[in-house]
Amino acid sequence: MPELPEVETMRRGVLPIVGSQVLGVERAACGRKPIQITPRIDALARRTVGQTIVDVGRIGKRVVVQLSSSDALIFEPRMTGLVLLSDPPTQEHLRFRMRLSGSVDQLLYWDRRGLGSVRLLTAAEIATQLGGDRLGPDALLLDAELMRQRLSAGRRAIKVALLDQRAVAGIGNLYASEILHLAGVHPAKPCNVLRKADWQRIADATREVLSLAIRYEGSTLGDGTYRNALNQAGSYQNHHRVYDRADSVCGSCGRGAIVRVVQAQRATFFCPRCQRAPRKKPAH
DNA sequence: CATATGTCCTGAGAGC
DNA sequence: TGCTCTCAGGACATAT
Repeated sequence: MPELPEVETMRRGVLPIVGSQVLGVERAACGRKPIQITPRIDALARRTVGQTIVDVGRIGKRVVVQLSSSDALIFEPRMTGLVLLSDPPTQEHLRFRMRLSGSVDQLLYWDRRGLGSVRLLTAAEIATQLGGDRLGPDALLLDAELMRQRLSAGRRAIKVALLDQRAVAGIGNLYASEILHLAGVHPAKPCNVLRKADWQRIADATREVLSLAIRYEGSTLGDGTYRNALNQAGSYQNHHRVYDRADSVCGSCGRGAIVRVVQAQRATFFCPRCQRAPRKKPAH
């Protein structure tokens, strides 16, 4: 499930397309229910063919291919999307192809479940749809004070709040558990009871977990879906502290068994020894 | 207004 | 064995 580290790895992997010219775009004929591609492919072609790719950036969990026209192609992988230079895992889930001039001759979008999208947006549309009103600051650029400002007001559990892209952009279900374990904060703690020292540990853990995950090129889980731009698996899954490790011994304390719970319909993993539960109301 | 739930989609795995 | 069912969680729409 591409979160910030996976999307950042995709972004870096496709950087060689910078400087290439767009020769053509097409929907891949995969026989599946078509994914969202906007505008329609003929209009998309009119606005992209002949343009030069000037940069590849990232906004939250989206890859942003910036064109010389100041339009940008936004790839949003959601659950199972991949941005690739070659070698898609299967042909049947290939959704979109952009032919390019130069040594790297194409950019592909592949998506098994097809929940993702490819959209061409103007600079103004990016500002309104992906700007500060809609998306919080990037999780890699946060400091503790900003994080506290963005999150501390609500009563939501910290794990749930970390997934709110309007508050902080880039953290998903997997890394939220990893971050809170490193920070030593119980995932069910309401944001408004956390203290400054907690926010400092959460902010530090966020930077540490995400940058280490980028170094290992993201997490490829058991289903093998996530790959980098060259269709190679990441390896951060070998360094997971808690995610998908229920009943394993916690590597930090060496004693607690990792627990799986469900919060807001999503799995959360934590160590009850290392991450102390919030104080309960006194019983009568 | 803040928070909670439902929806999209496919394939893996469980259970019978 | 082969079927049906549940689950995985991105972002957004709708509900409370």
